[in-house]
Amino acid sequence: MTEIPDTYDPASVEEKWRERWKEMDVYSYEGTKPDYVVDTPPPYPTGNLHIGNALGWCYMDFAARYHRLKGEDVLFPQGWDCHGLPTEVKVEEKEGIHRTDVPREEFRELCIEHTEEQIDAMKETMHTLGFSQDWDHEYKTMDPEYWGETQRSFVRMAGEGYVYQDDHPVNWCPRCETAIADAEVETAEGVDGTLYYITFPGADEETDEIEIATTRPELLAACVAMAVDPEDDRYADRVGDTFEVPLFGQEVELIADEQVDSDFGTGAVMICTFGDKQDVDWWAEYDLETRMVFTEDGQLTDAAGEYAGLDIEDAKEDIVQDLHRDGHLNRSEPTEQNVGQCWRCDTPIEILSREQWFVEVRQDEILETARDVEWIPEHMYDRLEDWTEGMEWDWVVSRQREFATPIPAWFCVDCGHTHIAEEEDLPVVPTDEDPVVGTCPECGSENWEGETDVMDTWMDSSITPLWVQGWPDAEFEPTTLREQGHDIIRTWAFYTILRVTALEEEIPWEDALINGMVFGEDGNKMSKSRGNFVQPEEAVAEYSADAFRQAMALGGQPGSDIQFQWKEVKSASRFSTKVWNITRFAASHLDDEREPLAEPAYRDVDRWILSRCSRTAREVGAHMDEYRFDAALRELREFVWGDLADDYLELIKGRLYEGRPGERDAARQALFTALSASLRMLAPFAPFLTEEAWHALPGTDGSVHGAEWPDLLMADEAAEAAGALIADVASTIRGWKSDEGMALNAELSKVEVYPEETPDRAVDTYDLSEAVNAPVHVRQGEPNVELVPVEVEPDHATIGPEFRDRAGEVIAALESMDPAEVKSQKRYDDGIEVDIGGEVAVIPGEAVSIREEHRAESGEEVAVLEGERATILVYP
RNA sequence: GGGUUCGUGGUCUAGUCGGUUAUGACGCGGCCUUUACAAGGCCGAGGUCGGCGGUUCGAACCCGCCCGAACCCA
Repeated sequence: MTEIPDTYDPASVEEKWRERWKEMDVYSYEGTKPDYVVDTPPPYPTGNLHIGNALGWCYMDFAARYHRLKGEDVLFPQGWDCHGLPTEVKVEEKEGIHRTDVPREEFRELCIEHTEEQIDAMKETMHTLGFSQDWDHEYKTMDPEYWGETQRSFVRMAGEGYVYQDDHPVNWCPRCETAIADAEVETAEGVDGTLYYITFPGADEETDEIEIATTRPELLAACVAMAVDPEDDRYADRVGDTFEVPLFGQEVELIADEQVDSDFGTGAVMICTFGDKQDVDWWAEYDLETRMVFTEDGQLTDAAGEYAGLDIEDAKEDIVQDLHRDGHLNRSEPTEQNVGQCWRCDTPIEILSREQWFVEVRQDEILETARDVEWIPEHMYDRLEDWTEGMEWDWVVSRQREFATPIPAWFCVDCGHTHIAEEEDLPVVPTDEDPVVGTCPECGSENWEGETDVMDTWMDSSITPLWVQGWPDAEFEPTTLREQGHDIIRTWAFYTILRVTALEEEIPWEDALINGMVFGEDGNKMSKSRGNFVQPEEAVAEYSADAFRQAMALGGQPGSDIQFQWKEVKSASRFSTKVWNITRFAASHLDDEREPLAEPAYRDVDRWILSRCSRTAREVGAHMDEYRFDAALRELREFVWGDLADDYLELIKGRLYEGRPGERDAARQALFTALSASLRMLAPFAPFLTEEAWHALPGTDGSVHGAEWPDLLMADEAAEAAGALIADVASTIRGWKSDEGMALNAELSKVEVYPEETPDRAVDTYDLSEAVNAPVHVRQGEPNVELVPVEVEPDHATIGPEFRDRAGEVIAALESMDPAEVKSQKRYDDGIEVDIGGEVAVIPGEAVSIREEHRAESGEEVAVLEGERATILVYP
């Protein structure tokens, strides 16, 4: 009755809806108090939304769309975490400048311009994939309205005593020329290096020389002590001796500390300012001298004497040569070492001491909050706990860069007083303007120097839950969902929990859904060099966005790593075709004028599909509530493909084509109800297809994405049993006809059905009869054909607990008995006698079932089929 | 070195309050134009549930050890 295109063309359909949705504004949130708030992690604008991002956004989109269908007010904003080093580096490359070549403000403008371009590219991919963010709630951390709030959070935390300045050693990237946090240091394993054995002469005549091993001779100038393990017999009587550092001449003392690994090198090590964190600990513990030998850009300082001004690597070479020349270098050997590197540029980090701003890490407070968050999967909490408990240093939040939120502070040139901005004066750029306070409260001077340091980008991105909830004007309420990868638990999740706890004493989100990584088809991490790299757009072009989304959902349960599989995308696109064809069929039997019937004359199969449908809606909903998108979609697919398409559609064709009006209309109504419910349930996964189908289906209204999650109260157990029986018989006969080489609509003279379980009421065979094209009779009892007991099937669950350790023998004995004999004994109430090793055990009849096969008498014109739920006699 | 997760037909994957025949998809082989759909339908082959040991009447599932993989940390 209603004609719609007979093929589904995803490319044009998806393009059409992308445009229309923009106009329709279906996803914008306009209420005052949302029920479901996504704290979308703002991505760094790299310009490329990769497949790993896409997985996370799919999860968020499934959840957002599902909750909208449930009638909740959903706020799904999109932010961008703009500040940071990579952009600065990119702009320097692009413009052929160093950031100090142009005024600060100009450089910042160039960065903003570049970032906007990158954001546009990523947004494009988001639109392509059909994500339903509310673009009215877009934000960028580089906008003053946003970074002003970052400054506010800083000011408030300073007021609460979380923020302090200190001259503490920090991780330093000599290439980026900035301090970085622990979380930004990555350890490269098994890096080839050289271990040098160097002799330190005694400081005086009486003291013998000592040999140490080090991979970093360039740090000799920074050497302030030496250490051995107190248990090490080799050095037992030498602790306290003083030695002279070769080439540099300073005198250092040998101390004993159990942290020394006596198996490494000679068992004696040098302590420098600073080779690694261990040196920092010793330096603090033994109150050692400070000899900084590296500059902020990775050269040696004047403290390194004649080597001053050399790069670290060059200095190392020269020093090794000179040690050799002077006879201090005994030998060297290749070694493998772990090297801390800057996570952005892979440059080996150094540890430098320079005045920095820190935020206190209060571990107990953080973990207390973290425990109140629902982690999905649960074990992801452990990651956060491990990281938090392992924190040794506070969070260094100052960076010596430019494209970032300025630290709102000034220093009084005359007395050194530090002044932090007042909240009402934000946002503020201290390098451009003096503080509103005017004169220094300590000394009255008007001579201010603005802080040039800026904030760690995590300071911006760790207040997103506050931002999306309208902080600070609105009272803060935790957001509902944070979705992110497990690789950034130690950063994003950690910092956000720290900050929201400090600022609001609240959990940032109720649920933290953690996604796994997406691997290539070969099971390895995706990389361009491996050739297993897939862009989401490629999958969209080859199949469709809907198919890609479904593949992401089915790849595995959220939390586990998933492997990108083209075959999953392909199979999803087949399902899309299936759904389209079902819709096309339904549309051809429905029209817009159809009035819903108040009391439809439903047959059993109608009641069956409606009952199955309401059960499916309940179960799929439960999976969605638990973020089990894989299970939800799988269950839904089975219903749509198996029950609705394969069975129900086939069963009602008779009524739809040739039924009397009342019966036909009941089938139409049930078909519409089940299909429209299916489309709505599928909408979160395949938004384009379902929207197109929804509009093609007569009797629907508006957008499927503005519709409601099906809440059918049509559970009907008797109908489900009857329907299951009917579907089983229909499908068994369909299979048999196929085997026999018969046309599926071939006429049969008669079909007799003998159900295994007697139905509660008469089974309605009308549709079945149409589907198999034969008169169908449901009989009770046993069919009038030979019934041969072929196997004894003991019920382990009954016999096990009853006979305990004799169960094995009982089961073995039963299985070896003549099935006919067991069957005859089973007729009587006093059980079955089983001979087990001379003893006789009596088995209750219900603990054993007999598998029997029906066999047609030879020469008889009847086929006996065993379905799942019935024995079927077919008279051709 | 420590921690977490994982190991199920050729490939990917579901399943474990312990119970009869282990799920689905893709791939493979065969058959079939049937009025939604050949981008389909039907049928079939293919599994020591990583290995060993333990608990139990009974283990893919619980426990221990081992092997292997991934990730996080040192």
